[in-house]
Amino acid sequence: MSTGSAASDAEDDETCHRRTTSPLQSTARKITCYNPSRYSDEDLEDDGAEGRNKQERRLSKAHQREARQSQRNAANARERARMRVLSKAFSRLKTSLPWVPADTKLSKLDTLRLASSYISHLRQLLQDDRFESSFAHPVNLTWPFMMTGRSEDDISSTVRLCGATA
DNA sequence: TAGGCCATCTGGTCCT
DNA sequence: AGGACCAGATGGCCTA
Repeated sequence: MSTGSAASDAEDDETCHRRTTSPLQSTARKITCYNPSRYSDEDLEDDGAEGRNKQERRLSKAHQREARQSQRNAANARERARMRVLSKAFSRLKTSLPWVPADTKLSKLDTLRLASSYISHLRQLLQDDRFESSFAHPVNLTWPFMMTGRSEDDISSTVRLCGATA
């Protein structure tokens, strides 16, 4: 799987070529492949002012396409960076969860569920005012663990999560 | 092989 | 206008 550490333009290009297989992406590649230098002298040769105007309009449109594609590439890079930040945040969240071995594979969804469950557990400890036993090992936060759905979207039943979901 | 998960691309929308 | 955010689409990888 591509880890997506595309920081440089070169890397962006490489990523693009590796993954441009869908119709949409091949369309994008077509646009990317525009090369101003492909207009030969013959192309630039014209039969007067009208021809020159045509040629300028064509070049102008090509430049606009190029600019749009350049903006799109920049936006893609920003989006990749943003998603990397998000993934790192998930990783940090995972490492802050106790009773989950560091090498445990945890999907983002599982991480959220487990974090939510852990927060509920801490809140319960505060409410019960039982700080002395706060380091007791909560059975429902072991890994693989049983998670009692308390959130709005996951209330109905006890959810069994297993390592295979990652 | 189907299904889950993920990274990436893309276009739309909102915000500054 | 440009950037951030979001959701949908797509393809690759992995596992049961």
